[in-house]
Amino acid sequence: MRTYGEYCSIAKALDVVGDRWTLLIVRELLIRGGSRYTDLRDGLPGIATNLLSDRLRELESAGLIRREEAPPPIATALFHLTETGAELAPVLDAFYRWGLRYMAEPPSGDAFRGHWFAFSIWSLQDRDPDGPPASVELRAASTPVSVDVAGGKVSMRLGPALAPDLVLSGEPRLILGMFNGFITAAEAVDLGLDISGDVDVLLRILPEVAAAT
Amino acid sequence: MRTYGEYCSIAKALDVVGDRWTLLIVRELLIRGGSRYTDLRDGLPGIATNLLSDRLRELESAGLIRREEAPPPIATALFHLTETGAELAPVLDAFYRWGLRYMAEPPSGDAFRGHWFAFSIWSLQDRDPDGPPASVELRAASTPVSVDVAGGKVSMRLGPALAPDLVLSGEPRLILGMFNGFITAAEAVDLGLDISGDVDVLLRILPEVAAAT
DNA sequence: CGGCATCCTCTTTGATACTG
DNA sequence: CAGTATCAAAGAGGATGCCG
Repeated sequence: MRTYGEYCSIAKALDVVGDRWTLLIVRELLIRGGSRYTDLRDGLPGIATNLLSDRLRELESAGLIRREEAPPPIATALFHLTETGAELAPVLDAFYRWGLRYMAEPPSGDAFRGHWFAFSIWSLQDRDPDGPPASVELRAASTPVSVDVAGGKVSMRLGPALAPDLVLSGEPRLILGMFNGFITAAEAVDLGLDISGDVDVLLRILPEVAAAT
Repeated sequence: MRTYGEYCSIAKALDVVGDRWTLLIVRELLIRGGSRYTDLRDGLPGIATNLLSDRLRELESAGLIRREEAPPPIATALFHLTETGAELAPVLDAFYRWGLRYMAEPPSGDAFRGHWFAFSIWSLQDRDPDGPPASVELRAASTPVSVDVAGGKVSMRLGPALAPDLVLSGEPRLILGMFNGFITAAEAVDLGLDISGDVDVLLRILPEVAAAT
């Protein structure tokens, strides 16, 4: 990206991460942690492969990511965020919150990946910190993700849960709407969300407005 | 901007404001409030005039700004942020904080405008809320800005102060460095900042680390 | 298969000139 | 003042080829 040539902190930030795709690459690395090239490509549907490699090189020379040649068992290099790169989290979080307003209408032909639930999940809290650990599986995309609830915290991992106490399956917007307090769990079920297992685990992590019966 | 086609809040936000110059236009409107076309052009050195008019039209149709034909005394239309547009403030603030790391090196040929101090000023606080109102003028660009300190709050206006208690003049990076606690007031003076007037007003608003003697 | 590099086309940007 | 018109240059997108 051509520099704006302005002595302004915002313009300087945009000089570094204002290019198309750049912040979405950071999103992927924040959610996934160390990632292979093909993981990134899969998490960025629509990116041209040459652009991905261009951006990775630019991000590396800007000091936002680090390329690590993995030891022999793994045949491939992993891309990691540096400290500087990871400090973009508040920027992505602000975008996430502002962009929620555009998530209401059902996606028409939009791509979806289960791990994109991450920012929603990071804003949840376990309202029963002394309760037993619990596990939830979300099935809204071809690849499920699992949510761990324990000790007041809610976290996310890629892939299916081993022994989920609760499984949610249905449209992404229903799960998202519930997690963000736009619709209640009951409304989500009416609209087609399938909930099977221990519903209390769900009520434990939903914002109060969405947990209302 | 071509849509990313992803059902992800961050991607949706970037669909709307990810284009080059767009967020800087929002910056100008956040700082200045209602602005004329030429005010915007002056606050965005380097923008091509056709791009500014393109972006303004796009932002209007996206519902982020409103064009108001001003009543007869003013001969021209004013551009305002809508509620949706103003809610981008946390995004700009996050960029502002992240971008500060690139403000340390002295600008080489970068343009500067006094009102770009706004985000720094908004993060200051008046540490003597019961003290008398005070006024500071900053002269670091061709057009000065004035800072009002009163009742625990620090605010900024465009243009010179009427009867400043204190005047700071010198390089933008010295004022910025002080306001952000990277250098002390004493160090800023050593490095060439000129302080004239009531220094106590300065110590009242600087972060504690920068106010150390 | 992972990780690019190349080639080509199309769109966006930037610089400048011009107009109501 | 507040834009529109024009045109060259840069960047994005898509297809394909290469190499360990």
